[in-house]
Order: sequence, then structure tokens, then C-alpha cells
Amino acid sequence: MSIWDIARVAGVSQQTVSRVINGKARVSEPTRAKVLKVIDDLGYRPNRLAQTLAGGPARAVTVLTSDTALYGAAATLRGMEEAARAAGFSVGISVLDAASQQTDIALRLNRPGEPVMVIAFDEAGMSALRALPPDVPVAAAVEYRSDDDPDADPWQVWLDDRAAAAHATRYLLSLGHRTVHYLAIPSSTSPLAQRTRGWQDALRDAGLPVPEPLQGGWTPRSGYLSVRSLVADRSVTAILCGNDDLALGVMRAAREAGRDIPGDLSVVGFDDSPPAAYLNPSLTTVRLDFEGLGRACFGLLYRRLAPESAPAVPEWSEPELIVRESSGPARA
Amino acid sequence: MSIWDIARVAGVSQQTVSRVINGKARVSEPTRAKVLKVIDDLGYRPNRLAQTLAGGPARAVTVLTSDTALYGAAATLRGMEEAARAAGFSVGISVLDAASQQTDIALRLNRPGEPVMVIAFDEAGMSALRALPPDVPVAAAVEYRSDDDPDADPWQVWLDDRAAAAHATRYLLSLGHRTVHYLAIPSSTSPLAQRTRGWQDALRDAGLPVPEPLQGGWTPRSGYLSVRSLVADRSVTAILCGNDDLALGVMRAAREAGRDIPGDLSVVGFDDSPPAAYLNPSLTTVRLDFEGLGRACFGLLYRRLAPESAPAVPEWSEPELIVRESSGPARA
DNA sequence: CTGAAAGCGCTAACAA
DNA sequence: TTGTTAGCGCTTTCAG
Repeated sequence: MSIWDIARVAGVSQQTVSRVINGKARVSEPTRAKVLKVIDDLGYRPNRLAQTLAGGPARAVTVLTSDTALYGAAATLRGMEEAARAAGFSVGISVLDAASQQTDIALRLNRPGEPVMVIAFDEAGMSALRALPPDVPVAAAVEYRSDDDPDADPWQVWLDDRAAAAHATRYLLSLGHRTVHYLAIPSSTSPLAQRTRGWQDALRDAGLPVPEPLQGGWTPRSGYLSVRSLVADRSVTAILCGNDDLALGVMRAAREAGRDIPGDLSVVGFDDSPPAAYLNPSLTTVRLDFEGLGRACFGLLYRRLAPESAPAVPEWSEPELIVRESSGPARA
Repeated sequence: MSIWDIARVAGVSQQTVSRVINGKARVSEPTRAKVLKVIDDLGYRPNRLAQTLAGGPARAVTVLTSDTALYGAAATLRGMEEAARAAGFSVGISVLDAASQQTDIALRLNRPGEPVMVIAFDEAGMSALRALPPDVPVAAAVEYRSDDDPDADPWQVWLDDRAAAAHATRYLLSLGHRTVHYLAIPSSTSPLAQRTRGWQDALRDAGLPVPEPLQGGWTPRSGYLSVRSLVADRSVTAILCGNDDLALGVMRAAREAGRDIPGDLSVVGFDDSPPAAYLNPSLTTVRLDFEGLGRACFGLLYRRLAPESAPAVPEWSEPELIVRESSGPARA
């Protein structure tokens, strides 16, 4: 069933049906009503592929992301999907695994030039971003982009991880800790990731030496394995973690080493993932507005596609330190 | 750039280019090599929309799911995406919120008749499944389907929640608990969800009275709120939870009520989500192979689309009880 | 083995 | 306000 069937039954041309469907051009009210009735009676549904192929406006977007299981990526994706669907876009998703070659990326799109959003919090996302052909309109959620670089890609959104990490570090120092150790997530901008930088900023500002940061992965297991020796050292009294999952692993390693949290050791995470508030002890962490970031990323893409008609890019929240049970004063 | 450009440069007809691209028909080796070279030189990428529109085989599938943030749905989606991409399908995703009307569902598809997978672990997913027009090929991951019903939809996959819940309950009873309480997730087959049934099965088989099950939601917060009064009752010594997030909330509520886990109260979850092994105490839970289920769901859909050529539907793992620290013998 | 034709369902330009 | 005419990029006929 196509617009031709509707046109025939309604006694109009197929073009008039097209006009009714996409609502732009003027159609007389009686005609429009007649066509809509036939559409409804016959249960007609437009074919979006054909609409796009024939040169209609872009109404589909593909999201490139590396791991849907991670809270940050999942929440960002959620925000993107929500905003995209609200704007009438269908959302494709394509997961980047370690094996995905740069040349493959363009082949994942449904058509050359299809708009794309990239969740580029890690190296896989960043390299996908770089691998995209220049003709695809893209917006990306990235780990961080410098504010001062005028040549930087304007089609990116990010959270101010650096300031947030600095804030969290200062908070721990204010509790009397002599220093703060840092367990890093893998970073897209390594070796000096923004969270790492922020932590360093705060320590340097306080005139303290900067311990060697530990390199972790993304999972609780990785956090657990990375800090087993560190937590055995009783002089270590505060650990900042690159995400909540790492913090979970750290807390377990600390427990097994006989450390008491927060009496003996303070642990702070990053993300404020849903379980954080219910852990034992509940986790002090930096809340990040990934959903807002995802919505904003789509907003940016929309403006890129339709500079005139697209609405303003929605705001998103600043990172916020949520103090819970896992952090406390340094033991006197 | 289209196949016409390739054809012109290669000095062949556009039809020959088409033959080379989809590799089916016979093309002489010299011709094929020539065409492939031109494709490579010009960086040509086929337009999948046009391929599909022109009557090519289906190479796109849309996943309908209600909440990507939940572990079960996220992991299932991951399996689906992995299998679909491996088979050369692009994956669309459309999130079902509470507001989504039944009639909207068909409009989310990129074309009438596009294949669909539904993650139907909850009521939103089930009603979307019911709302799909009869002409769309669909496969679904559902909470449970009876094995004995010969009229049941054969295009569904599920995990044997009922047996798993019974197993977990028997395990708790074997530890000496007088009875086991159950905190349920919202179910697509309420009022008697399969996990609830399995729990009842085990209690009845043991000749025990069945306490009223508690109705929870999906989140830790929901688990926390639902059992605050229950955990105050010292005679309650074992609680089975419909998922790990609920269990997390339950453990917190128990702690606040002064209960010791597992000395005083055993808590068992469902899912074996990534944090489970690192919680304090680590969580005894039923491991569910959502990824395998998602892969199998795509395998089923593939067979439905191409009964001849599709490979066998991959197997997935049975639920498995993982015993950790949160469960132990009833206090004597 | 290769080519020419027709058409998938739709939108855009142009006419009337 | 409506109808006519061309395509979008590709795959399927059907002829050679």
C-alpha cells in the first residue's frame, strides 16, 4: 500500500497525499480531511526509507557507542534516544568493539551522509569519531574539550570533569587527608585525562606532591584488582575513583585488607549511578548528568542539520558532589 | 555517488556493479576485480535504504524495549545488537515509555513490514508486542512462555525463571530457614509472575504456607521502601528478590533495621548484575544469560525472515544460582 | 555472463 | 490549491 492507493481512493493525486502527510504545503481543508480519512480507513503507514531516499529531510540518526552496559554510556544513550524520538527521528545504534576497524565505521550507516552521534568517552569512541567521513553530520559527547581552543570542533558536548575532580579532591583534603590517591578510568584523552588533571590541580594548589595515579578499567573487578596493594598501605587514607564501579571494587579490596570505610579510608566515586546511594557504605560520588548531555548532543546535531528551524540546545546540569557515607574525616 | 558512477568509470553496466556488490550472481573474475577496484578507488558506499526500497532482503531490525537502564534489558539489547550486526543487520532502537500509545508503535518502524524484536519483560513490552500489526515479522524475549501450550507463539525466547526461583527458594530452605519471603518485580504476566510461581512451588512442595509476596518495582529505592516494615520483623530470616537492584535496597533496609546479613537474614537476588559480586556483603543471586537470550532472539527472527538460509538459533545458558556472602544458615 | 528496462514509495521541482 | 513530471539509488525482472 502506497500513497498511490490513498490517492486513488481519495480521488486526488498522489502528490496531494504527500502534501497532507508531511503537512508543510497548503491543502484545502475538505481535501485534507478526505485524505486523512482514507489514510485512517486503510491503515496506511508511510515508508520512511522512501521518504528519505526521495530527498525528504533527515529523520534518522545512528548512535555509535562502545559499551551499552556502562552506566555513563547507557544514560547518555537514553538521553539521546529520548530527544531524537521527540523530534521524530528514528535511532539506530551500533556498538564499537575493540575489533571494529576504522574503515568499517562508514559502512554501518544506513546511507552515506546519515547523521551520527558518537558517545566518545573512551578511545574506541574517539577513533570512530575521527574515522567518520567528512560528509557525515556528526555531534559527539566527549570526555572533555578545552574551552579556550577556538579551533576545536563546535559540535561536541562534555561535562566539566576536571573541575569536578578538583572539587572532590579539595573536599577530601578539607576533611584532613594528607593526600588523595586516584584510580583512573581508561581515557580517551590519555595520558592526562581530565579527571586526572582536576585531581592533580587540587593537589598542586594545596602545595601537595602528586602521587602516581593508578590505571584502572571500567568494572568493579578492575577496581578491586588495581588497588589491592594500595589499600594495604595504611598511610593511604583517601582514594578518588574514576567511576562508581571502580569505587565498588576499591571498597571491597579495602574491606578485605581490613580497612574501615570511612573511619580508616575514604572512597569517592564518579557518576552517581543508581546503586551508589544504596551501597554499604553508601558512596560519596560526583553526580554527572549524562541524560542531559545526551539530550544536548542531539540538540546540537539538530541545529547542525537544520540551523534555521531547530530549537535551542537544551541545558544540562553541572557535576555535583554528593556526600554520603563512604567519606569522612581523616583519623587524627 | 551511486552505482552509476562506478559503472561508468569501470566501463560496465550499473547492473553488473550491483551484482558485484551483493555477490550473489556470477560475474567473471576480471570484471569483478575491475569493479571492486573502482569501488575502492572512489570510496563508494552503498545506500542501504535504496537497497531495501528496491526490494533487497531485509537488513535492518528495530528493537522495542522499555528501559535501557535496567540491567536485564541492557544486556539483552547487547546480545541482540551483537548478533544482528554480525549478520549484517543495522539495529534501530525505540524506547517504550508509559505514555506510548499502542497505535504509535507501528509508526516507529522505518517501513511497514520492517522486522522487529521486542524486549518484553514487562507490561509495556508485552503490550507493544500485542500492538504490532500482523504483517511485521517479530521475535520477542519474554518473561516466560509455557512449554506445554501448543498454540503459543513460537517466535519467542525466555529464561526459565520459574525453575530458577524454585531452586533459589529450596536452597534457602535447605539452609534451615522456616520460610522464604519474596519481593517481586513488576511482571508482564501478573498477578502470577513466573518467579513468583517458582517461589510458591518450592514452598508448597516443602509443605510450607506461602506468605503474601511483596510487590516492588525495579530500583534499589523501590526495594528499600517495600521491605522497611518486613525487615523489622525478626522472624523473617530469608528474602528472595526479583532482581539484584531490589536486593540492594533490601540489604540497606535490613542494615538500618539492625539486621545482620547473612547472620540474621539471608538475601538472594536475581540477574547476577556486574556489581553483585562486589557488594557488601556480596550477593547470592541467580545468574541469567540475558546476552545469550538476546542473541537467540535475533537467531529466531533471522530464521523467520529466511527459513532456508539462516543458521541455527544459538543456545543460551540455563539460570544458575551463584552462592555468595549474602545468604547463610538460619540462626539456630 | 552481461545489459536494458521497469519500478520500489516517496519528495521536489515545475506547471496549471 | 492541485496535478504532472522527474528522479532518489538500488534490485528485480527479462533479454541478449
